[in-house]
Amino acid sequence: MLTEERWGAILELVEREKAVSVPELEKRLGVSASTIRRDLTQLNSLGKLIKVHGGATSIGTQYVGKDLTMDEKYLMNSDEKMDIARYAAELISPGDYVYIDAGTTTEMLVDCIREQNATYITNSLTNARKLVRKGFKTFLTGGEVKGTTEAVVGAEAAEYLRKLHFTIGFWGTNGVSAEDGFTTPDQNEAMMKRISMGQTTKRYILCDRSKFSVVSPVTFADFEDAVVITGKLTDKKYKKYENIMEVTK
Amino acid sequence: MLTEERWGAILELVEREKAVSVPELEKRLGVSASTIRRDLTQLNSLGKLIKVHGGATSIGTQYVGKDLTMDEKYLMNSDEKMDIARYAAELISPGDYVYIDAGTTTEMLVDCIREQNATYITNSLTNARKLVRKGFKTFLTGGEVKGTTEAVVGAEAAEYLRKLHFTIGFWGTNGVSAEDGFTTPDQNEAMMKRISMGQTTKRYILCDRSKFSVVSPVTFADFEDAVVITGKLTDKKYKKYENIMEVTK
DNA sequence: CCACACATAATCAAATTCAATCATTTTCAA
DNA sequence: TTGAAAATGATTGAATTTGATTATGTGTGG
Repeated sequence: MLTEERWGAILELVEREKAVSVPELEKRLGVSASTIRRDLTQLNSLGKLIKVHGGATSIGTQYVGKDLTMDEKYLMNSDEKMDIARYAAELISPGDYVYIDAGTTTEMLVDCIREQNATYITNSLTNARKLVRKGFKTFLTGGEVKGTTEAVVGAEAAEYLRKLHFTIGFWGTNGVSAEDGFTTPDQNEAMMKRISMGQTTKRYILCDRSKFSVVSPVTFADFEDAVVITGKLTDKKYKKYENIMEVTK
Repeated sequence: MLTEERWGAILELVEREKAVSVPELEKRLGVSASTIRRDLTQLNSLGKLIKVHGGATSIGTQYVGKDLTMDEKYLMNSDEKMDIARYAAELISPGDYVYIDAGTTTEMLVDCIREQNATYITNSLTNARKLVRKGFKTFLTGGEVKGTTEAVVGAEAAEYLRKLHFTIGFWGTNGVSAEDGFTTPDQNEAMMKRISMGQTTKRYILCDRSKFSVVSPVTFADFEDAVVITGKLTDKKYKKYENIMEVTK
């Protein structure tokens, strides 16, 4: 496993769980504690996470100490994902019926949303909480809650979705490729994405550059089915497509 | 569990309950009193909460009074609620289909649940999160999320419930009276409670002594419709009823 | 006033975590 | 292929955290 890859995995876990211990990372990534510690030290000095005794916590999750406003967080993490999220949030108009997928990128999107006069529907517990705390009209799909991502998936959720229609929607993805479309590792999540996209008029996929030319096991949509919002494109191959929006801050 | 995580949990509890005792934190977080005391001392000096004899209070409540006496704390009923929750958790058997209502008492119940071989259904985002983090099979009702309680209510949620049947269920209440039954202030929440109780075989209402002889605007069930689990009964009037279980620790 | 239960801070031993170090393996370029 | 640089995993002693214990302090109810 490449170091970069491992760092990505660590950050993903820290973002999702808000806090992870060294032994946990050790088991999930299959490397020694020494390596994990070194990774955490480096990621900490890069400002990507906060190293604490026993493990690490995510930047946003300052349990103690002053809580950071969104802008401060933005400054700390002048991250590609955050630029994408900010841009996407502006696409929401008054009166919209907005579907928001589960995932870390869409979570950032939720943080950036300011449109009060829209209705929000999501299958993510985290996103629903954030939305309702911001005072937005929020709906959650019903069904089985999946442990790892804290999102609702499965037959009931699918049935619930089929009754709704959205004017605009935002999804995350694990891989994007012109040939295989948008892909994700989990069958159930793929189903949720596929159905919700089917019910939506304006479809946007949020993804950072690292997802390009990656193919995960399950395809949930074809490449032409949505507009891709991403940071600076590094792969020339994708320059020619019209449904890619490059956010340049 | 990381120290930071524990601090987060403590602060969340203190914020919500306004006052928590050391033994309660001990039980809910599964660490020793020594550790809790150390945590409180540190959080106190960080200015995140006020340490008082017996536990801690939230910052906001500080000006109201000097230290809370144990009586005052008992009035807040956290300890009693905890005892009730622990007792109720033992009622769940393998294979049960368990409905869990939204609310602070049922939240404590969730903290106490140990039965892995059951399926849990709730309309509370908080409870769903907790359940799924404990590794239990968890379902959430779909529908509109209400801001104040972070629970799902409304027509969709009701429709979702109607399709299900539960072997056992637990509800909170704002008032209990032999004449007016179980009552709550909110119309929508009452509807959720009423419907879910209709789909459940064994019905339990969790409530501390302060709820007796209180009547809120909306009745969601008659007094005979459920077994009441409570702490020590102070009101002699209720001694004669057979559907009241007194948990004496 | 006293006795009782409980809460507290201090102390200690055990367990866990840490940074530093070193040998081994891998990577990359000459 | 060879050698230098980087990454990894194991080891070690120091530091931190934790839970139990104990002596002391605080509040309650007779």
